[in-house]
Amino acid sequence: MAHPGIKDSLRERGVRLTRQRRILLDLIDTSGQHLDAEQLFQMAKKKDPKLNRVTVYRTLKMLKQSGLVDELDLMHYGGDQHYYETRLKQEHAHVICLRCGKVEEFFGEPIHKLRKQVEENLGFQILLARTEVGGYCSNCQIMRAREIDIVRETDLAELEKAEQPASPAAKRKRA
Amino acid sequence: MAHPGIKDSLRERGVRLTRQRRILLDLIDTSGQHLDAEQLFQMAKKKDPKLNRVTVYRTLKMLKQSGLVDELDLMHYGGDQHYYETRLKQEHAHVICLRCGKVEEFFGEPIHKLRKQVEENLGFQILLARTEVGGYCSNCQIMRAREIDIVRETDLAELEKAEQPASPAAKRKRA
DNA sequence: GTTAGTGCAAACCTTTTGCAGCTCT
DNA sequence: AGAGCTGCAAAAGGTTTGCACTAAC
Repeated sequence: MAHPGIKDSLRERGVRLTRQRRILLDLIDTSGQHLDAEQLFQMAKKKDPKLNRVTVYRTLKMLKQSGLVDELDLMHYGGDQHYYETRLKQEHAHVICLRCGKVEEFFGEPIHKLRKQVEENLGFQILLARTEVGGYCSNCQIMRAREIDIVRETDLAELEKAEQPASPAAKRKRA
Repeated sequence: MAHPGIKDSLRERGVRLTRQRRILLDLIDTSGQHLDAEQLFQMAKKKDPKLNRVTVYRTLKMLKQSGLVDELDLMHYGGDQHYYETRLKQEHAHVICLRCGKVEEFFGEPIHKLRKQVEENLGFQILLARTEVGGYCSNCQIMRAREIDIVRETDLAELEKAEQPASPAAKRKRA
């Protein structure tokens, strides 16, 4: 069961808690991951086979507009879809490995300072903010060095391809 | 004419400088704005009516993978398309007003610190990074207050709608 | 002369919309 | 009871792909 925060917030604002929304809310809130609409849909379908993909999109849109979830792109790793997470935690950056897809979260003082400076220097009223960093995690830096070594020994022409992020297994769509 | 930087970089790597690419490179490099593929296509068509939209996408993809341009989302203001800018300047955040669409760039120490901390604390090799902030610019904060006042005097039910970002004139697509 | 790049048409993926019917409160 | 939601089908927006032809080097 999900933390009651989101549901209470919705109830207070007169949003109806349908069976479908309860399922989706629980999934988003307890997954602890960054799910996209399709993943969410697949998971929700197991609990309610009738639940429609459109309902997922409509629910996400509502939660986003209510400021209850944040929408991420994760540097378009894996495609052009969006990812979602509940807005409970402190503001943080998402650091994504373009080789293995691992997402690390980075909390720290620079994030708060940036926010503060934008508000003060620009007189800006911030509603949402997002920092995403793409590159190679410590493990994949090593793996990539090996890949390139192997390639160098076998076929130099392949080196060009290796310069671009290797296609990770998790990738679902077009290259 | 564009700064020679991008073209030289491509030439050195054996990328062919076709008429179409020259047009697109000049546009991206000299516009000084954040253009999306469609805007770029419309501008390029004026210089070469035969130039195809697909060529715009292919060129942008190549420049992106070469690290010569950065891809932005600008908080999906105006839709789900991407915006592009040359990677000449210092790293900076994009601060976008969700009411009028104005994009301000924010340079500052927190951006560098964040980058450094991610590299050091996570042992991460950064290839690209992006910070986007959405909200209301100083001017639109005032305008919104007025809108809400007017609404309050005329029709309270409308207040709900006003709580969400007003649809700006620049918006091209679906609400 | 090669090989990379282009245009065209068609596909693709993700997300939104219109509408009739269902269901929370 | 009735406004708010859902499901279904269809469309839309943005981007990519296959292939035959063209042009840069």
